[in-house]
Amino acid sequence: MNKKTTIYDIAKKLDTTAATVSRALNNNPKISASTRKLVLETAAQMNYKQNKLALALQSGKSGNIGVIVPRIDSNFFASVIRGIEDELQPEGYHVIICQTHENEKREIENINTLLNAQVDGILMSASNVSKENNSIIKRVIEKNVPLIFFDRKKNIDGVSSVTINDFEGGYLATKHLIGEGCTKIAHLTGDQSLEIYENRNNGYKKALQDSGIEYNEDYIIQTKSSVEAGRQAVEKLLKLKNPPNAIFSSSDFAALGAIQELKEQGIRIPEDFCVFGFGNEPFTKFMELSISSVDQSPMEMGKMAAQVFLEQVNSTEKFKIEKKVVLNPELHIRKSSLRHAL
Amino acid sequence: MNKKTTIYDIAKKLDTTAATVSRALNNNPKISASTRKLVLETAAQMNYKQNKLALALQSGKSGNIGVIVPRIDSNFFASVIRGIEDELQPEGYHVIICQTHENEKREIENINTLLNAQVDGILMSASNVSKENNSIIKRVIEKNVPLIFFDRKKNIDGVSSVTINDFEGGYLATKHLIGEGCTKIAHLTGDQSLEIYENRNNGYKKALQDSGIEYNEDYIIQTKSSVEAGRQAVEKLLKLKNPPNAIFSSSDFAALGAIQELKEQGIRIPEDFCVFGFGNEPFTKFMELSISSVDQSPMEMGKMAAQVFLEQVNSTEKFKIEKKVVLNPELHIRKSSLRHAL
DNA sequence: CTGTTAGCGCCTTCAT
DNA sequence: ATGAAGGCGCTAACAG
Repeated sequence: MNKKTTIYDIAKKLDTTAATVSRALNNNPKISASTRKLVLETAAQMNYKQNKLALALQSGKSGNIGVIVPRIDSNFFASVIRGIEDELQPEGYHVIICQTHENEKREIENINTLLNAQVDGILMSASNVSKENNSIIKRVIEKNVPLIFFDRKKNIDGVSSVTINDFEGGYLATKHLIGEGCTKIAHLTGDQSLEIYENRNNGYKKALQDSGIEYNEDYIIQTKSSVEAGRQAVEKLLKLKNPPNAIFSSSDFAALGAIQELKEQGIRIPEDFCVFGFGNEPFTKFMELSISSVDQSPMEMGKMAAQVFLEQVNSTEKFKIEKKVVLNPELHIRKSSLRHAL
Repeated sequence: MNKKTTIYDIAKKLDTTAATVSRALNNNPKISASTRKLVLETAAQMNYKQNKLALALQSGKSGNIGVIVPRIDSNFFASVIRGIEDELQPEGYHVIICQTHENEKREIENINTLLNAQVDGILMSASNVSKENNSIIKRVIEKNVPLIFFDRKKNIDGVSSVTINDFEGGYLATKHLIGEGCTKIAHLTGDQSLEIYENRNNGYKKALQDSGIEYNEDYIIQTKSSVEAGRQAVEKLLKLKNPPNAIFSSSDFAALGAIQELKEQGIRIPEDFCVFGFGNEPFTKFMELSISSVDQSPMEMGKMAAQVFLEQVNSTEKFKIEKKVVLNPELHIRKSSLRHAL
């Protein structure tokens, strides 16, 4: 097993010193063109490759950035990560992914191991927002490691974030339903400790209010983001003395479940009942009865998060940059909510 | 910005030496219980965290493994990566992801930067199989970096791989179609330089042969894995003087496109025409007309690949281990191909 | 321009 | 059981 060739090896061969070789390799101006050429040639010939680890230790920058997500096998997070990787790879960064599986302990562990691995930055979608792990967040900030939240953020001073305007998404979707003539609109929401669901919920409320529709507590159902949960929510809703005639769901999966259940109950969509989802999962547009949904442009989100990181790390400013990017959601209106022609 | 505390800092504070601290921290037996306790305590108190970079440089192991995929925002690859990360994270490894976007140059670049970053292993799904980058593969092998292919492998001596039995998948799907009474079965295949498509194609052929059905060259259409490509394929097929009455598609997306086109042409599924896909993408089971598909158990594949890597890296054997794991595909039979009750 | 020296933080002989 | 020294591979500071 032939050992790696180092700059010392090539220095020895050229009867010079490692410093000179290093300079030649790094386009340092303080070196003659001739020796540079010589070094470059023999380096190539000896098949020299820089050991990034040594560079990392010496410079304190590993060239790695950590990305923490609840899970990677979801279209949304995978797309965000794609955006991040596409943007950071050309800049010479490697992307390390960590999954929390919505487990706060894992989240803390992940941050710790990333810090110990000397990552140059952390981009994360927080699994939850309990106070507890704010101490770990503090550690990140103290170590001066750029931290950027995406999608699920925590409100912390000095920490940048890239999110979509969930409020606006909820507002527009609900407004659309109202425009289609829906008068009794239910809302499937998620974990209220997460801002994103709270904001979508608030957008929904505001839309009702702006249209003079009374807010009905019974129409708000908290569900998991799953098909089954959507079905169960509809079961509950249809049992009300005054059942709704539309649903704005914070999850595409729940929206799908809702549609399945509605159909089984013989309710026609969109004639009798409209459904609007959130997330624009691929399947929403593939369905025969395609599902209207709010697009979150996840890839854009990833790219933006990466750019914010790059700005931050390349900044020469003494003070910290805090940047809050808010992307606009986009309505994809499809059959499940479309009564009138567009 | 408070600098990190090192073992020297804590050595100084305890009026001892870094070596002792190191020993205490690493459960080295050659140290007294008392000093160990003392070191551990003050380490905790000074909030010491090991710098993995230094360890990596000195040990030659970075604790990172690289995963190379065509793209991450596909359910299949995302699921494989999930499996890998779930398996490797408990072992203390970090997973670096690289996308090639099916670009061979990117693939080579990725391998090179991963090697320079001193990854402890590379798991990859090859974007293609041209001879050209076998030299880079050779470099990986020479450097003794464990290399494991998954899904899209190259046949190289001494290199392990985890794949599914694509031949069997193609065979079973086709057999099923025949069992449903389909007599003229077309096949949508992919890039023939990739073994996976070749194998699925061969399984298809064998199934026909075993059932005494003649192979018809006109029924083989090479398509990209996209909805649009599937539609176009159907257009072509229906123009034949003797059009088929079933399709086995190597791609779920092409299968979906095929179904859309067939429906538009007024052809009833599954009564007049059966369709079978490959990949078991989430949407296949969500459709109202659910699509039959071959499941590749991607998460299992990722877990297996990770395990093979661990075996390899933990092995004390002098000789290289070459392990070829082949997972069994599983048929998910749904409406698009189900005429008889199960 | 080039060589010398030193250090990034850690571990591991080799002495003691 | 502990200390001293050296090295992983590289770059930066300081001399010449």
